Amino acid sequence: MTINTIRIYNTLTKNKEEFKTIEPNKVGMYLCGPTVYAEAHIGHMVGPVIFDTIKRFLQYCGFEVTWVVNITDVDDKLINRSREKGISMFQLATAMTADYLANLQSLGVDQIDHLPRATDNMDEIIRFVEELIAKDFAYVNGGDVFFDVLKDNEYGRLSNRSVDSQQGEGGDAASRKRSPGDFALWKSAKADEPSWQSPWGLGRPGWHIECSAMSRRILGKTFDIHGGGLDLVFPHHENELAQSRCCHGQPMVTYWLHNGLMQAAEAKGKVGGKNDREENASTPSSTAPTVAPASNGADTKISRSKGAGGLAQLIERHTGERIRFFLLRSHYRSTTLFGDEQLAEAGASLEAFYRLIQRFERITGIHFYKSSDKDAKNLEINRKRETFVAPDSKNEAIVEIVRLREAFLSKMDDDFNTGGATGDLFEIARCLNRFIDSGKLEEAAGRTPENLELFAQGMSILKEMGSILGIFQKAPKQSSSNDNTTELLDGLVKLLIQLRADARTKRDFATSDSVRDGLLGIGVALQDGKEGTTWSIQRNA
RNA sequence: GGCUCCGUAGCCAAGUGGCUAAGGCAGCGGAUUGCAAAUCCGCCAUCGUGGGUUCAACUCCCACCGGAGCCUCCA
Repeated sequence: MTINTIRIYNTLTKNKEEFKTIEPNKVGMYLCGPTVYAEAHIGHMVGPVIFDTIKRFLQYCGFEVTWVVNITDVDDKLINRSREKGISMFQLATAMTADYLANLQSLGVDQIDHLPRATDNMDEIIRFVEELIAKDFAYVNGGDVFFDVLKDNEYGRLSNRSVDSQQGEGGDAASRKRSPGDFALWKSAKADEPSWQSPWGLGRPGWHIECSAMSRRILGKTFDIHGGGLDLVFPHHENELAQSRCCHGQPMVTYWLHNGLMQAAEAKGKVGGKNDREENASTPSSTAPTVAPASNGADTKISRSKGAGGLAQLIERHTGERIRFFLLRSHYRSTTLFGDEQLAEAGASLEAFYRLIQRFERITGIHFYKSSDKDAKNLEINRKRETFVAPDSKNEAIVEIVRLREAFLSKMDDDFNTGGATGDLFEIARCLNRFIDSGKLEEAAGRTPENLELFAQGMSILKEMGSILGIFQKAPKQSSSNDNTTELLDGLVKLLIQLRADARTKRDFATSDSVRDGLLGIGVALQDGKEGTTWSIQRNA
């Protein structure tokens, strides 16, 4: 047995590197979270989903992981947006943070350990700026503090650009800078802007400093993994890196990870991109947004214009798990086209797993998902990579599943190749269906204790792999309504199934088919099996 | 203009200097079924174009074509 090596693509070196932690078996990772000035769109979910998966995988491999996602709750956009809406910046931030967190929950992102807000860390931020001034990497001009990029001879390495090519941010701040590439660490407050007291007067932090300050507070001066969207490489991460390295005289991060950006399938062009205005102007109503904008009139302004708005609606139409699976189907570093069609396709493929799981529960009586019933038998899984014991079986399907498990894991080892790994998941499912069919487990005669045991072992591996990807954790919702109506629905459908069965015994296929077709027409699919008929809701859009 | 990345079947998508180029969706043929659905079996790709390097390239290099991103609002 060889010890697996995890390899990670590092933006800083532009290479895949062997993963080595700073402290043995401990991993600190930081993901740049949202500026909470508008509702989240699907693009905001890429980083959280891949980092959530990375954390699950690293834990599975035996690491102890601390994951931090920051919430930027003070910034120009927040100030402007809250004025438009006539509410306080705090109110806006609170509402949008709640939206963000609800979306994360729907997508099964539940591994975050710390969610620090910029406004809760003012002392730490101010201290950080003071340190940079004391070390002469920053200078004060009026009430503003700027970072002096010329003092940092490594500036530009992450994004591969030279200091003298910097345009610099425009506006009235430009005149107070020493060189155009300098960026604000602290901005003096204009009248009636939210502000905090500082050694330089009333003001607020610049965009990049909060991440340096908060990551240091929670993860230390140097930590293992830092991530965000590809669009954050410059200027955000370049500046963050400069601040922290200059302040501490040691590297900020070992591995820099950047995810690719989402692209709306129909309204081509980056979601929430800076080209929104010009593209909207040049392409009138012909490019309908892929995703309907928020229907709530008051909130319409908040949602982004191009297929980006209404993640909540997207989740309602497609389920969070489907969106998560869609995101994991391709490599996190690639640009991904998304739209209802793409999500529906991901959903269609996911259905096969749900059907297999239903089959399993029906045949074995074991709950695949955790059951609330205390006396129920739940499917147990192996939770740590090194504790896996391959079933001692000559059975072809089981041998193959064990091989596929290895294939799955080695894809994850290679820069978290979730897209490749999902392929193995499908193959595992096929092996299991084949096992059911060839062993005739749909009939009582095939349900020998050995067969049931092997079946459970195979399913356990499927669940184990699913838990790494953060899928198949909960039973998919059959209906969005509450449990009462779900029970009622189940009763009604079963009644119809019984009527149809009676008709079939009488070989009255006209009646039986009309029951089945009628149900299908309203989204209820019937499946005839050896031991009666089952039903499921067609989730496809 | 500077700096990146990408181009694999109808569509989505992994991957590799040489062995059958994963997997999914759709489609087609078969098994199964009263008929379906589901499931299983089978079929469905010379890897953008043109050069070069090499015993050997889809994989490396160059050019071109096409697409995407960054160059101080972006996840």
